[in-house]
Amino acid sequence: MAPRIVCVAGPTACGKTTLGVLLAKRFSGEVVSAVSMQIYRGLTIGTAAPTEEEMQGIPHHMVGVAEPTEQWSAARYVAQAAPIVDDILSRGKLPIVVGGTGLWMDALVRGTAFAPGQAGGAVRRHLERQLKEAGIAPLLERLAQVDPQAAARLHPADTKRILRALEVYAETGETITAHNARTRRLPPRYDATWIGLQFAHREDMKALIDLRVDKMVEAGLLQEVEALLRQGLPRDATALQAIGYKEFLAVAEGRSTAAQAIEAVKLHSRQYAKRQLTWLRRKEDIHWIWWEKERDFARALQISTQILSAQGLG
RNA sequence: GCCCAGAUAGCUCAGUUGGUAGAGCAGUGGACUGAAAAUCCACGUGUCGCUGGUUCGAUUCCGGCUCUGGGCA
Repeated sequence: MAPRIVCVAGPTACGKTTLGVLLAKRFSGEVVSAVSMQIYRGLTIGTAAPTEEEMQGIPHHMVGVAEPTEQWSAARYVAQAAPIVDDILSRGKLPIVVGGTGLWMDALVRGTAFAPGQAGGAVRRHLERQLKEAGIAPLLERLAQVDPQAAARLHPADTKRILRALEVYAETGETITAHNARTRRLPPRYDATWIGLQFAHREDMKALIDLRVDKMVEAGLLQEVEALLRQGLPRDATALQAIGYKEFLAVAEGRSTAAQAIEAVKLHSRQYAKRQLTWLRRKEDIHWIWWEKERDFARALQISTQILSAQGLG
């Protein structure tokens, strides 16, 4: 029987951090963040990383654990986070995975064994060079020969995944289709109870996102970006793909005004939230808590306590 | 007051040598197994400003009106 854990998921600005802490207090738990951009040190304001005050003394893991110059991945995250979850369990505490990065959460819960190969690796760089020189057609043709299912499944414009599929085959001799099928059959590493937070009306979510972005700017998002640049963070660092940072990088470099950046951050945030929802909606075992206009954490705590108690937790 | 240019999808605009119209963005839905706050896919009916006229037929041509820019007084 896989160990029991809790996952708190939902789109950006829906209150995951707050509920996570409330649950940790109620169920004697510790929080494990599953937010791809919160792992980088120095990305605090723009990623809404939990502050000391918000943590309320509850231990938080996987926040600010990497240098912003590093390039992390779902695989690397699982490798580091899973032992932490196990350690929390071994101490008799409840791991509460709080996150907005669907792939990372799923990978942690399932204990996904990713196939070798990575961005920046020799094989990938080689493939990227071929793509640049000859286009996607010959690469897609090659994939069709070794892994026709993947070739059929992937859209020709989805170069990132086509390269990855070829990379996996080159690295392991196993196709990504076979690898995925095999790993999907493995039992999940943890038995997770999923709680999802979501606004009943999209416009309420938008309003809250807008408000939060304004607060981030007031809190010094631009200064945070400038500090990162002073540290010598390269422009192509993964950390600078983060929403809020890429837009204010343009401000720091004089390519855009603050007003333009603010609008862009708001836009990109709600588009991101939509993608997060798309990821989560296909989960049939998620318990949704719906916000009406305002976020009512007392009610959310009550509902989730019922759910978790019914599962034999607490 | 006069002159000029506009008025078409939520926004910015294209277009129809007269046969009721289409891009980008936004939006919505979806995908996702080592960059995932990334990447990729699908979805386009709107009194073509209002009102007369010409015409078999007007969003398109002509007149008037309204509004918005700009210019001249």
